Amino acid sequence: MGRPTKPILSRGRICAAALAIVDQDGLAELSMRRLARELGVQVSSLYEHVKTKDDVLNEVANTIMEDVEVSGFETGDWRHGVASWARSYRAALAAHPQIVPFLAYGPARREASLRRADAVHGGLVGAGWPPRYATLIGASTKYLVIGSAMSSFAGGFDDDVQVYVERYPHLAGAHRLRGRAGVIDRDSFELALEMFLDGLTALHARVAAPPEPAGP
Amino acid sequence: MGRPTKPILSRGRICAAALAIVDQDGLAELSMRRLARELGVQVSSLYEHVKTKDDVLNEVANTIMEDVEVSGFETGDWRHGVASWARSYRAALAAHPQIVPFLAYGPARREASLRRADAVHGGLVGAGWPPRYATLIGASTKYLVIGSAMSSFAGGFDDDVQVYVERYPHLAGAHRLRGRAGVIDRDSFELALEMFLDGLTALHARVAAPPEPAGP
DNA sequence: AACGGCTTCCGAACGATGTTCGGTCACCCA
DNA sequence: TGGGTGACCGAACATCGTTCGGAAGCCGTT
Repeated sequence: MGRPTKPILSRGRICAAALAIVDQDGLAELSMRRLARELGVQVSSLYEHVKTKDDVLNEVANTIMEDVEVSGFETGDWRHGVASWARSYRAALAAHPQIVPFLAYGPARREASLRRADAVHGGLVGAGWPPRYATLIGASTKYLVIGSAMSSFAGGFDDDVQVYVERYPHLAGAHRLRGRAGVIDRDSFELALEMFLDGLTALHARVAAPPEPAGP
Repeated sequence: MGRPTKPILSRGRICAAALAIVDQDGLAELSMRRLARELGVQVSSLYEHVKTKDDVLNEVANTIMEDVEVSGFETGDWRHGVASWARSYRAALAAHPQIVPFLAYGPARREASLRRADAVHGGLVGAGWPPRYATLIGASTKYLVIGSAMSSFAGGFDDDVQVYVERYPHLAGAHRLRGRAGVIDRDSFELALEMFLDGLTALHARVAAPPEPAGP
């Protein structure tokens, strides 16, 4: 068949199609052959634009991370900065829950993530947190977000809930909330974040450096 | 070759070997063929004792979860109960970091996890927490543990750190702590847990039911 | 205007994976 | 003593990610 008059593929189109498949049918359903079929093309053609399957997934991951906001450190105090970072981080993952298991493999290595980690660290230090605390707070917040995205209630319980309800009395009430799993997810995350920040606020008063004086 | 005089395989031996492989060489290195080779046996023989590869991994996961302790609710107040649960949960995962990505796929569905979720929920309600808060606190704590286990297992930063150090000034100090990554992980988790519990303690005073009166 | 090289897609193949199926033979109970 | 069940083997299947040689449209050069 040879070269087509107008290019069919591009790195962007491939990654977009990959994300669509993952969003719709899950990470396990993404294969290079499926991807090619979806794009009306043969498998080997993909490798002209993309190095490996992992390459595709990494690009998709980076794209998703672009939506994470760290600008809150400029428009408010450190608490507002952390909170808005955490919420937009979680929102970005929640928008594509199926890819989270892949994301979690090495988020720190990703370019976009690193840029944000730097901003967070800087924002915290600027607010008087000792550098070591800044590191810990950044990591802790990430734990919350990743943990929330990974073990979200929504994926936890599936259809055959009845079995458990009978066997574990204390959980019966909790299970009745199924279907509203998304709400529990959000509320749990919010509770964890607020309690964490409450605790940090008290700690900040004890360990933070005094604000920089105005002039020399 | 036919039937051997003494059985070579058993479900237990297979799962133990699987865990050994995963611990030593990672989740990606676990294949049925490798597993068979390690046990001095042919691949198809495994399927006499085990339904699928996922079956093996699930059994391994359950085994690991057995080490999680929820007895803290009987030996102390709710705060002690949550803290000791969270710590033993994290310790169990940290003992086998390579399997965490698999674990995180559906921990709530697992038998052992459910039994513990029930105990935690009961312990919290018994301490006066409204049932809904008990659910949220259980989920939040799990977020912390899973998130901590996930993003620490990933190794976060790897060898070619130099690149990032130059590019992201605020992270330079944080990177110098590499090699002590394990310490940062533990400290971050402890900080998050303590701050979270501090926040909850204040909340408990506002929303908890009064303790049950002694007699009628 | 003809040609040569680069780009882009195709077809077939490779090795590895999870799983299945029919065969073989030792053990144990009748 | 014989037959059935249990435990291992060998070969095969479909699927996966990836590679490689070939075909053919496009563009710049001569």
